[in-house]
Parts: sequence; C-alpha cells; structure tokens
Amino acid sequence: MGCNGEVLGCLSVDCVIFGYEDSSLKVLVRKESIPLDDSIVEEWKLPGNHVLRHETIDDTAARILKEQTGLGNIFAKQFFVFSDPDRLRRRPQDFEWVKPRLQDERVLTVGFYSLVNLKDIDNSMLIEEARWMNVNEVTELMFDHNDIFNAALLKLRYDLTHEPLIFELLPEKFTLTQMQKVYESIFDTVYDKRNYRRKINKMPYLIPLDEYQIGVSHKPARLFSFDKKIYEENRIERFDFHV
Amino acid sequence: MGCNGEVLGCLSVDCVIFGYEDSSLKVLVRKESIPLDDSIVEEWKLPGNHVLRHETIDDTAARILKEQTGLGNIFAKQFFVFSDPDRLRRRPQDFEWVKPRLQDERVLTVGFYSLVNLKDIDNSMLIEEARWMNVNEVTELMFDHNDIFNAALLKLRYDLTHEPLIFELLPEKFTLTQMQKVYESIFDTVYDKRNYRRKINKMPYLIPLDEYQIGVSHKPARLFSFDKKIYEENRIERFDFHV
DNA sequence: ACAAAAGTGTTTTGGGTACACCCATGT
DNA sequence: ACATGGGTGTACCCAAAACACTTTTGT
Repeated sequence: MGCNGEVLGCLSVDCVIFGYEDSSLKVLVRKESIPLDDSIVEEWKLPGNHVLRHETIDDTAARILKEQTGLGNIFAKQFFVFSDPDRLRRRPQDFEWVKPRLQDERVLTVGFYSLVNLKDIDNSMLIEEARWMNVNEVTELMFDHNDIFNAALLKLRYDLTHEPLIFELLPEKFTLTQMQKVYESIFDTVYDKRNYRRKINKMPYLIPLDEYQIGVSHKPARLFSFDKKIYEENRIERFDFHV
Repeated sequence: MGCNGEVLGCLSVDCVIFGYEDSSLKVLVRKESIPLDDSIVEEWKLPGNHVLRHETIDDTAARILKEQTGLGNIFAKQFFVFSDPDRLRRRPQDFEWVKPRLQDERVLTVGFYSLVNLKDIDNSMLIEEARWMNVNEVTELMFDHNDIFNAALLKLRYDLTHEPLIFELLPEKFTLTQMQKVYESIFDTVYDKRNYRRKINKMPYLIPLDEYQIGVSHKPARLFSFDKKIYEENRIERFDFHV
C-alpha cells in the first residue's frame, strides 16, 4: 500500500471500448451496485483500473481489455489525461463508494479508446456486469466518465478522418459497402456509392481479393483487405486546416 | 512526503516549449550540473515538474512555463503520456542525479507542447540555466527527453496542418509573408506566393486590417489578424485520410 | 536610381459532386 | 420472375499548381 506498493495509487487508465456491429457503434460499460441511502442502485461506468508499478500504461489498457472482453491484441490508443482534482467527486455517492478502494484520494486517469469488431468477439467471454450501449443512448455514468466518453467519441471521429483506423472495426476481409456503412453510421451521414468507390479505389493499400461473398441472395460482393505496409509507405501529411 | 503529501510523486509534466523567431523554430532546454565520476558535466533537459495535489495538469504546465519564461497565458497542450518504467534510467548517471529529488522511483510524465512568439518575450525573464536550441540542432538530452521532444515536434507538425495553431507563433498583427515563412521553416519547404495567398485569402477568419508595416525599406505589407470566433463557427471536419 | 519585398491573374490539370441503369445471385 | 444489393461512367465545377511582372517604399 502507499506510494511504494505494487500499484500507483494516483494514476489509473479508463477505457472507452467501441464496438461496431449491424451499422451501429456501441460502447462497453459495466455495472456497479452502489449503496445510496437505504437502498442499492445500479450505476454504470467505463472499465478502468490502476496502473501497476512495473507496467506501461499500454500494458494497463491491455489488461483491462483482456479482463472485460477476453480478447488480446485489440487496438487501443491513449487520447487524453483527465486531471480535475474533483473528478471522482462529481456526485457524493460515487466518491463514497470508491473511497475504500483507493490508496490515494487524488486519482488522475489516462483515457484510452479501443476498437473491436463485434462480429469477431465471443460475447460469452464478456464479464457478467458488462453491457454494450449504443453510443447515441449512453446514460449518466459515474464520476467524469461521460466527459471521458464524449472526448473519446470526438477523438475517434477526428482520428477516423485522418488515419485508417476504420479497418480495426471491420473483419479482415470486407466489402466496400461494409466499409462505407461504418463511416456512415459513425458520422451519421450518407455517401454516394459511386463517388465513394471512386475515392477509395484510389487508395493503393486497399487490396481487392479474388474472393467474393457467399450465400447472399444477390450478386456477391468482392472482398478487400487493408495492407498496412503499403499505407505506411504512401502516407503523406498535408497542409490543410480547414477554411 | 509520500502519497499523501502536497506533491504527486509518481506523476510529472514535461514541457516542450517551442519558440519562433527569424525564420527558425527553437526549443527551450535547461542546464543541470551532473556529477559523473570525479567531475561535473553539464547536461540538458526539458523543463518539467511534479504535479501538485490540488492542481490540474494544465495548472502544472502553466506553472512550469511561468517559471521558465516569466510568461503567463501561453498556449500549451498535452500530447502524450510517457510511461516506460525505465524512462529515468536510460543512463545511470541521470538516475543517480535525480533519485534524491524523487518521492517515488517510478515517475510517469505527461508531455505538453507550448508555443511562443520569441519577439513577444523578454529574454531577460528567462532563468539563467535556460537556452533556446534550434530544433534541428538538439543535442542529447537527459532521461527520455529526446523521445519527448521528437514526439512533440511530430505532433506539432501534425496539429499545424489541421488546426490554426500557427497564430500562436505570430504576433497579434502579422503580414501574410510572415505567416508563410512560419510554415516554410517548420515544414522545411517553400510555397508559391500567389497560390499561398489565394488559399489563405479564402479563410474567413483571417482579417485584413487597415494597417500597414512602417519603417521598412520596401512597399509596406498589409497587416492581418486571426479571428478565433469566426474560425470556430466555420470549422468543419472532413473525411479525408490520405491516399 | 536602385534594392527589396508587396501584391496581383491566367492557364492547365485533377478531384469533388451529382446523377441512373444493368448485373448476378437466392428464393 | 422477382427482390436484393453489386457494380459502373459522364458532365460540370472548383481547387491546386505552375508561372512573371508591376508597385511602393527607404536609402
């Protein structure tokens, strides 16, 4: 316990785990039972944990992801440090609940966001208390977790427009329509199919495969894969902040 | 001392303070005298400090900036958490020097970068040990500070292409040529004057003033200012990660 | 008068956008 | 045969890029 224990008492990692399935983006939250007055209420929070003395924060995030989803090797990226000294005290009952679990009453947290394709994951590996909430229907969360979630969603949208993160939400092999639908649902918009395809067909790192969908009751679509190496080689930065 | 003191022993902020002047980008480093064997060597590091119990990390960064440059109200932005458990032990002599100053041997640090226009600042306010180093001539720094500096420079270039941070490096009122030269020196390139001006003249938040340079031995240039409010109102995000 | 930087227009090329029909498959 | 999504081309407009001369000031 204390500063020289195995756990760093003043630093945690909270994970905003985004999952995509059936044209909608979801976020993993978990339930806690909180005593309030004489009853017990169920509250939701983001999965998180303290940083251990001998690990990097990426290790911490990987540990949380493994615990919550059973999956290793998931994309995760730190995006912001939340350091409001009163972040655990937004509501008194939250702080009362968490206080006995803390080594230090001041805890800063590093926000990570993480991307998984829900078709890939076996939901039986999810822990009991976890639930996928639609990002448009996120309820009140404990502490400052609504701030963390909102910042993660903004950052995800920002990053998706500048980096090829979308492939973390798609299966290994995907159709162009599947890809288009991910953008459309996350940005809440629609794109013209022909223009969309013309644009992405210019991306040399999108590899058309000699494989097609099977078992669909319409013309089967060609499958594509993403070649990260080709992307890295062709990457350029451009001077263009917006008019 | 320890976990419940006024200082959070396991968390610090390090600042990469960029300064611009005379077409070159500089970074503020400070000197420490380190005993090595029987002599004393001078080593350079980034300015940094621990986070206090009752402040946000932005407060910490502002405190460091005030100490080092004498200036308040400087732009500063967190960009990454450096969490390698051995980050202070890259060289044994660095760790020996810093160890007596630490409350905890494990220190994670939040990297901030900061932007100042060197024409604005009174260098007499700089502390004795500080020096502006040209970003192309940064020498070996203590700990993982070269990693922090390199990450900051990459992030600065990235952010400059997507956000109007350039105005933090310019005086309140500036000419279009001054603005162009900041880009050219940071990105190490040149732009065509007419195309550059056509492009930025389309930015509604760049306000032409009825003021001109004085005392220059050539046609005096018109001065412009940046209107942040107009920028915020016109901001859009675009779907365009690169081909 | 000269030196120094300010300021300005045209042409060509490529990308963005709007828009409608035929194709391959399962039932 | 029909329902379902897959897949394709053209015309217009605007943005990017290449490129050279005149203007205004101080000395």
